[in-house]
Amino acid sequence: MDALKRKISIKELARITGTSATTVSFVMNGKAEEMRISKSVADKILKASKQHGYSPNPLAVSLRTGHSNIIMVLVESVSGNFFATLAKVVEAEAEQYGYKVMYGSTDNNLPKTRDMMKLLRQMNIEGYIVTPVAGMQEDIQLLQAQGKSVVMVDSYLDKVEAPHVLVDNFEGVVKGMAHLAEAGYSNIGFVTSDLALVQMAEREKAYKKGLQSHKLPFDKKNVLKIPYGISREELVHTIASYLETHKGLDALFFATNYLGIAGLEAIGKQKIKVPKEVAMICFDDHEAFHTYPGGITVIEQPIEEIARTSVELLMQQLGKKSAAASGNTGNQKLPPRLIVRGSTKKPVR
Amino acid sequence: MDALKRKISIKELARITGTSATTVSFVMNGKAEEMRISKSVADKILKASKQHGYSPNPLAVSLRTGHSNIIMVLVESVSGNFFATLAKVVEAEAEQYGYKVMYGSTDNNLPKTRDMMKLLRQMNIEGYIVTPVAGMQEDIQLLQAQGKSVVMVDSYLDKVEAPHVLVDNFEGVVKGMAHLAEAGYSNIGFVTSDLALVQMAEREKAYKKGLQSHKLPFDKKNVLKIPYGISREELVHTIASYLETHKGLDALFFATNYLGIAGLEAIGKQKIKVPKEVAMICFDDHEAFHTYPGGITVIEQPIEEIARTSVELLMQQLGKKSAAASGNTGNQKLPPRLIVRGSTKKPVR
DNA sequence: CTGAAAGCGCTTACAG
DNA sequence: CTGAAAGCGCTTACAG
Repeated sequence: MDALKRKISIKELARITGTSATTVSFVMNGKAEEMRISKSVADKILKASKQHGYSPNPLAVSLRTGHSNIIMVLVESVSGNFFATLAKVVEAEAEQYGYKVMYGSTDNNLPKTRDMMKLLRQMNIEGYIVTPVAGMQEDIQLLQAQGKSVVMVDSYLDKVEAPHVLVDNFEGVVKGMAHLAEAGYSNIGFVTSDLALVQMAEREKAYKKGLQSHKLPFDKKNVLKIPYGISREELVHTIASYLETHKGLDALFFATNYLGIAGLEAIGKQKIKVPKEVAMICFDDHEAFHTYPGGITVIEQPIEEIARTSVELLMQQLGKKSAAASGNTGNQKLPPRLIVRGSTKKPVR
Repeated sequence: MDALKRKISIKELARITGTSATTVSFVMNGKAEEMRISKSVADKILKASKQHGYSPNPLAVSLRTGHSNIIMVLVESVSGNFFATLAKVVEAEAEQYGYKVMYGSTDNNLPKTRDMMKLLRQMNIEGYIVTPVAGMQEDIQLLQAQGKSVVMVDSYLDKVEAPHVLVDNFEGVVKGMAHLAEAGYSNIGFVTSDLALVQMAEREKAYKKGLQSHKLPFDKKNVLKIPYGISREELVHTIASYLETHKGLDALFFATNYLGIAGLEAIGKQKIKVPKEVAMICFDDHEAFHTYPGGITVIEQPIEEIARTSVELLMQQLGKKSAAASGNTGNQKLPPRLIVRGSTKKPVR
């Protein structure tokens, strides 16, 4: 413990062992054999490095080599289940390649994101897993121009030439709609956000497609498009008013989980019974959806697989893994999973 | 955009402007006046730096100065509301002092944490906000021995001499118990974890104290202590069995939110009605607790204030803020708040 | 008012 | 088999 207290440099260790910085560096980097360092010298150095708690200063290494062995996960928000699961798996996977993981959040705030990325860019962080937000194109391109590897998850930007991996949003909603239709629901409302992201557009398109497939009429009035970024209260209130004025609906499809959660609150406020008075299904799972009595039916994203795949794609770019070995060479659309719970079980009468 | 593509060094900028690295450095660091650089030279450099997108390489700065202007939030888990809220506020506060924030998770995994901290230690990260886990004493002390500032949140380690800020756990449970007793509940079970953390011990102590204060008998059998780290299924199953064998209880106190959530699932499984058959209260709020029909009564932690205070304490240590200015000089116990929802409202008959 | 030089801690040709 | 030297991009006494 005591020996560890002072951070010791390569020079000092060289002096201590009666060798040179060069030799120490070779040994510490496992190049002893390659460089034909005698076993006795190598052992001496290794032992001394243990004893004095020496390890190379990553700052200096990075400055010198241009590498950091760090990848960055940059998400819209570090709250929520998506990030939590993503982070956990990315970390585990990256570790196998000898990479550390750091996190940052963009909070859909462009100036702040820019600021952060400027910092990161120069920290020699080699790879990025990003949930892109509109307006980030340039920033990502800048990263790439500087030789950094980027993979987009959850969404993607058309103008950015980086592989993306996300759930098949269209298929997810189609599956959900089929489930509702088969369960006998015919008046299905759709609650979504006005955020201009591909996945949201896909989900809405699939909603219409779903209605059409099951010969149900589309009525624009049944789509509630909520402004992004409004407060929680406003959100709940907006949904509650919608419920109030759309009593004819027998099922609700929420396009993403934060909307579904607010929806549940609104439903509670209006004293509406699920599924007796209205059925409900939501894109993205959440804890609240399986604690709710009877459970809420959801379309689950394969987050683990998204994480695994994105690390794989990143490592390919970094040359740590051949495309052949993994079979993944580009964009990935992963299948969603329908989890049926009580909220879409039409009560028998 | 184009100009930004190549990262340019101080040397190059000096050449471009016909000055020296020294002068550029002074200007870039706002020391132009202090160093009596002529206005014309300073302007020329500033303009050129804009044009070429120059900013000092933080790696090199850090290596040279030993500073990074980065603080690190190291939490047990990046999932969950506690982290999400903490992170957001810490970021906002730290920004005011010119600090960036990075995140890491320990996942209650000591070797992994050690590994990560070793990396961080040498990245010249100046301050740490940590949710400590047992066994981290040495690591934190090591950090401090190297001159890093540390603040513990959510919990603390007795042997570590760093300020900590957390909710008053004892008071929180006492408040909750009083609420239950006043609402007429007399047979109160307590579900907690076997994790050896101060806050857990406090909560359990307060449970006993609460019973005593209200002249309710303490029965060891009513305390369910769940092994930390068991799977979700086991968790739900364990609670379900407990419910099965403790039908006499009229109220349940969950010591932390992940237990409460599992509890809700178990309750659903057993088809028990809340609050009709059993009342429920939980330490720590969670989304699932206000979406549950009627809502679940909770003891809420003042997370924002915890975040704000911890940054303040950290900045004091870093000499960025005087203790006098903030009035906080050491450990802080912040008051919890009781939020009464439907789960503890005894149905009138 | 401005610049040359040392040094932060490393790695890597190069030389022997 | 091993070491001296250059250089990554900065900052900061020191000198003039």
